[in-house]
Amino acid sequence: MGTVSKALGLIELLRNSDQALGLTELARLADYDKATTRRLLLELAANGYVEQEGETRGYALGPALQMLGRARENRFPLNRSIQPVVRELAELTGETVHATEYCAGSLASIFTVESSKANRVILENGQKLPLHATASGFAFLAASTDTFVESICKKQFEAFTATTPQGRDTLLEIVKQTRNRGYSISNQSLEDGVSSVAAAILGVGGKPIGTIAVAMPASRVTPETLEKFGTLVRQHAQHISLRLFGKSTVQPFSKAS
Amino acid sequence: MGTVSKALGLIELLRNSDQALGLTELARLADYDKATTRRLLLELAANGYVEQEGETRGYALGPALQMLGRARENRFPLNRSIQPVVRELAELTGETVHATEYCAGSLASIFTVESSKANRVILENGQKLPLHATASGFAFLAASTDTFVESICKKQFEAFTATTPQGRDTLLEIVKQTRNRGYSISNQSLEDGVSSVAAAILGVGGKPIGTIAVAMPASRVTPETLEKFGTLVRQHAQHISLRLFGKSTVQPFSKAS
DNA sequence: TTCAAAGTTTCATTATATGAACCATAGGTG
DNA sequence: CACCTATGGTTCATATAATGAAACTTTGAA
Repeated sequence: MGTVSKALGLIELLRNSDQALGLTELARLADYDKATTRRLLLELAANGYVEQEGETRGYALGPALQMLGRARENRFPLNRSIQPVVRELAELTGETVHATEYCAGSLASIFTVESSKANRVILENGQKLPLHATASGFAFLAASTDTFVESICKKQFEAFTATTPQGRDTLLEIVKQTRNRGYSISNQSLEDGVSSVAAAILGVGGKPIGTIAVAMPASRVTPETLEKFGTLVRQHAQHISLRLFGKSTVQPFSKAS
Repeated sequence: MGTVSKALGLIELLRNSDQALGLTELARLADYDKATTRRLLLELAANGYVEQEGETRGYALGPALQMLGRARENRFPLNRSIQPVVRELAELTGETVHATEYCAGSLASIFTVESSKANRVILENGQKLPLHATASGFAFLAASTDTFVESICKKQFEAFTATTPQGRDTLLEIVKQTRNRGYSISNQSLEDGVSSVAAAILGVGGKPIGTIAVAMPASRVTPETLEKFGTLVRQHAQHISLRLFGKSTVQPFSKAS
């Protein structure tokens, strides 16, 4: 593994921790040597990617990340485009609605509006959603090239529940159905008791960049709500794609690969 | 230089560019070999820190940066705490007000409210402000330890205008005056025609983490406005420090119950 | 004061990054 | 259309930078 990825692995550990981590602990978690860990941290700190708390000497995410995040948002205003649409969809459905963005092999939740119902689905921002086990994942794959779908099929199908798709054929069938339907359906494939519908957000050239999804307790699901919410989520995803990239976006699911 | 810093240098180049950059151009700008540049970019891309545009093959900042920026903001809600205060200060002064955060050796502008006057100071977000040549820098140094101030004195005093402080003694005198006064004053030390007053935002243990500053055309400056705005900027900076860290500005906050 | 755990430094060893030269492809030009 | 050039991408012997075991220092709790 390259040195750069090792360093970025430390950042990932810090991201997943809710407090500053000490050198020894970080080295243990990452399974690097203490000296190596320290050198990497110092180099990251010199660039502002991590910072060391004065008192505890623990390391935490640094200010440079906020700057860079802002810079990216300026050039690629995902949040600004997505938020109003997600809110509207949450209004219309009364369920928890969230947006995800593709990042390094999985979908990461970037914005959520929770349902106001007492029995609701709760999601944490930044959470990683596997492509093979969520409505968002299905929708993303359905909007991807066959080559990409195949590359995912070659990976491990971690089983989260009894209904998590297992194996290439199952997943391909789901992708096919999703393409026909125009939106994806997940029946408790990641977590028991949670069902979702989702649709992909398309970027330049029709390439998917993320998704929006409606998640609800399985107890409230009926074929009618699935179809109603599915249609809504598809329309809203399309709306975001247009807002983001204007007319340059190709229509959903028109694949010339 | 370490490999990690080289990779992060590429990210910095992408941050300063308003469009995607090609491999060759990036290699030229960074002065690395093409093969090296490519390997670094691929590794960064695998982690989502940069992404390659499908069409032009150019590289741009990646989605991981937004995730990480959000993660940092969650744990360290600088923006949320600062923005209302900066807005209020802009109201009160009628001038351009901005906040900076210390990041890897200099202060970076993170939030700005522009004056509504026709003749106003304009700042770009993310812009780096040198510690030795801005009101923000003076305020930050004044709130820092003498050790830190000395370490800055050892560096190059790049001259931006005729009044940019030159040499250790000049800077130390400014720091001393700033400490007595409670806020800093810059008289066109970075750019001709622009004067500023600033005060530091303090974090845990009284350690400065950034500043807020009021910037105005030198033509509007009088001793009275300087004193009025200086007092205001000091009070508002203090207010942010309290909002951020409550009473525990002297104590570590990570162990909070 | 003592002890254990965490942080820090060192340096011989090893693995990894490097870059000159190469190939492949695309777009522009006479 | 053939040619040229600029760019992205690849290879591999070499040089350089990363590694980690061990020694040392600091910290903080008992």
